[in-house]
Amino acid sequence: MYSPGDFPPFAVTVDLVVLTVRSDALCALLVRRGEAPFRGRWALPGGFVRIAESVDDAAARELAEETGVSGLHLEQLGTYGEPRRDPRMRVVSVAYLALAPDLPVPVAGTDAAAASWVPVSEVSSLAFDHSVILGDGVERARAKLEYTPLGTAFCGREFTVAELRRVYEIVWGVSLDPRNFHRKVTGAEGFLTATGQTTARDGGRPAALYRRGDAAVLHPPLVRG
Amino acid sequence: MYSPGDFPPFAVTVDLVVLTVRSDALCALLVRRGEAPFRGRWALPGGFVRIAESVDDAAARELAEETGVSGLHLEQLGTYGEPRRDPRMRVVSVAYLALAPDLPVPVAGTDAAAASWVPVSEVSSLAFDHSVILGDGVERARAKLEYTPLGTAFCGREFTVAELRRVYEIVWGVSLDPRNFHRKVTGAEGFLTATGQTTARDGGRPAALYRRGDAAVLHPPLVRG
DNA sequence: TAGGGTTATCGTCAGATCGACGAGAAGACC
DNA sequence: GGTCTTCTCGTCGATCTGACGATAACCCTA
Repeated sequence: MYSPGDFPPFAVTVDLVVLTVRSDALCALLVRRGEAPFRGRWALPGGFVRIAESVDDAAARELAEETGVSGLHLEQLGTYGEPRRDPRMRVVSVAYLALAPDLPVPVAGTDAAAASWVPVSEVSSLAFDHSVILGDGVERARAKLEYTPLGTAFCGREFTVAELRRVYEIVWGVSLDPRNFHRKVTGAEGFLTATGQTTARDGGRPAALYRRGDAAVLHPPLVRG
Repeated sequence: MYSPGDFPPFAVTVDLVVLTVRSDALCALLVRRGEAPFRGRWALPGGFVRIAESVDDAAARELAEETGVSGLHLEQLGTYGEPRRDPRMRVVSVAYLALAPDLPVPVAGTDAAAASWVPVSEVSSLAFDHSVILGDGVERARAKLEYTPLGTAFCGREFTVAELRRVYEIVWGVSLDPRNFHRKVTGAEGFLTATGQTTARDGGRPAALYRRGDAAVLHPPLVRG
């Protein structure tokens, strides 16, 4: 037993939940399928893992192919392996979560008909079990904002406290007190590093610019609601 | 493209990190391998996913086969898919974490030479990448105790606050103040439900018996150290 | 039966933290 | 200059935390 050729053959794919915040909404990167099954339906970007690459590398490769950007935060979300999730064959898919700043319009991938950012509140019935995966990804992202500094992944390299607060408000769907948010965010060890610069925004007083700090977890965590 | 027969074939397995607390140590369920490669080395229990079962079902099946117990808490830990992690063929393994009460000595599995509980502090160099997986599992378990009521999964159906505290102390490797622990644990909404009964233990005052509550997350969370 | 040992449970108290909100700072615009 | 906007710093009471005293309820021994 337990020798090559003596095991059930599976196809292994990666699926990507790529989230960003743009125009006051949490958006996911979706592609429109050009092939059967689910032809014409929205789906998560993804593809087969190659025989000589690691699963993590496959996710990074697909992400770069779909967004044209590399170096984004990318973490494993979970693995989905129901027997009938793909009607053609037995596929096990490893899902990844990526948080991106407001990127330019995604490049139309090589094999995907069209790619675009869709507000997650308007997404309905994706191909395969991708609706479930997307839901899990959004939930994970919401939880991550509480106890990690990953909200900064939605912002550019330099950002203001108000921009970061806007990210939290949109992802969590709540409104936060600007003064308390400012106090907690600047008080959490290693969350932000000041650049010394300020923005000249229209309207009010210029805001200080920050970069992401080097902390991996937040002490104390930010709380929702 | 994208048709059966036109994709790289993978073997898909599940690996189990089964943890328990016994004799003042956090222990993992390990099996000694009876076949090459890594013959004679300790490894995590696990096995191939069958072609007609879901990955989650495969994990539950293997867990029942190895421990003789079903109904334990079982959650996906992560997927490990480096190309060379198995020297014979391309294997992608989905790891699961299970938290168990102090079970009787595990049954020697059908295909594993021997199975036993090993304190995680004494584990060294498991087969394949199982040391990494075990480390991830222990870290996940430690984090889960903070914000979920899953510490109760290490206890029996009814338990005292002191028994639960002992679990936390052993898993986290710290010592906790009994009075503050009691206050926080009984104060957290839905963590514990009193049975009204008490134990007749040797020594001190009898302790109240509790069962696991119905909360999924802890408010407020318990903090380490 | 009294006293000591042990463990469980409740209280107290100072310091830290949180949410709600006032107030000043620093710009744009009229 | 006056007014608007947004950013940033402070204040205050309620709440929570950790350290630790005190009491309760058992067992054991003399």
